[in-house]
Amino acid sequence: MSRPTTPRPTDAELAILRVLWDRGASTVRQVHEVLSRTRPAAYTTALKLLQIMTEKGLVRRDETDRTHIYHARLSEEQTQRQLVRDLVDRAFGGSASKLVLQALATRRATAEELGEIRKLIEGRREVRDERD
Amino acid sequence: MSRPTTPRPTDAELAILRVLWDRGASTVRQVHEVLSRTRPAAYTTALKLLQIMTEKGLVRRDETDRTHIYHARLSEEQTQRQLVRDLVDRAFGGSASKLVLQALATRRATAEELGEIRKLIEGRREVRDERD
DNA sequence: CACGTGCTACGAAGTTCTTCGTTGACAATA
DNA sequence: TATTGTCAACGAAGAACTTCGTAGCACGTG
Repeated sequence: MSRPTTPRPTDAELAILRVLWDRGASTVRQVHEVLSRTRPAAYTTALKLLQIMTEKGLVRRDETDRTHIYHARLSEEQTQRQLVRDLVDRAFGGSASKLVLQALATRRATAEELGEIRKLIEGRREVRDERD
Repeated sequence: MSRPTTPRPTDAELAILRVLWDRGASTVRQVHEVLSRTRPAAYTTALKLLQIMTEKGLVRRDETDRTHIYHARLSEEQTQRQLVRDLVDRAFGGSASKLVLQALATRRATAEELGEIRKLIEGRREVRDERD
């Protein structure tokens, strides 16, 4: 309850986090490099974002060298869980199962995915201890 | 593909949509009434939001009477699906099953909900035609 | 008819998000 | 050493979001 809570990452911030999760700790240049492949933007845009994210506590910064190195403070899974919980609260009245229902209704859910999900549920039957 | 696409509702907009889905078509006063129970705000705040949402196409407005009546343009399910899809894309690399996994990891997913979800999956086994 | 009430429209202010140019420090190199 | 390149830090601008005050219109009642 007293865990230092990080704000929900914005769209641009999430894009950066995805790079960090993918590549692991990275420099601004590396992040910018990856990002600009999909969405051209100035180097300083990535820099500014990373600086703000540092203030917000979304990333940690290693300033040992002149070229700083950033890494995500929360794991991909932790963040995903946070986002899902947030969406469940804001749009599904707190019902996780309703969210799952809509996830299944999405075309994105391929046949294979359905299979995966089935397995998840099965294996989950009795398991009941996750930390945040 | 050419369906007039509505923007993703913001947090405040989503709160209003939830009221409209709940109550059905409503006046500004009614929306404000419900909203202010949880989050006190001026009447004109709700009004302005509704006006903007009308411009964005998130709601429709019946101006027949002096007191306008608003209703959500997209159903709760359509919107939820859109939001889920959006989140899957932005945070889960397009994998709906990963989202479901995290949904299950949430404390919000109670034992009963797990049961419900199980049923959903079962019933879903072969079913494969949903519209948007 | 005058007045109070309820409603929409409008504008504006404060905040957050996103983007980028400029500056100054430091470093590598010619 | 002078020049060129790389980097973080700022500041600022513009867009989107959220909130609210004020104005003006319509309606009912005394």
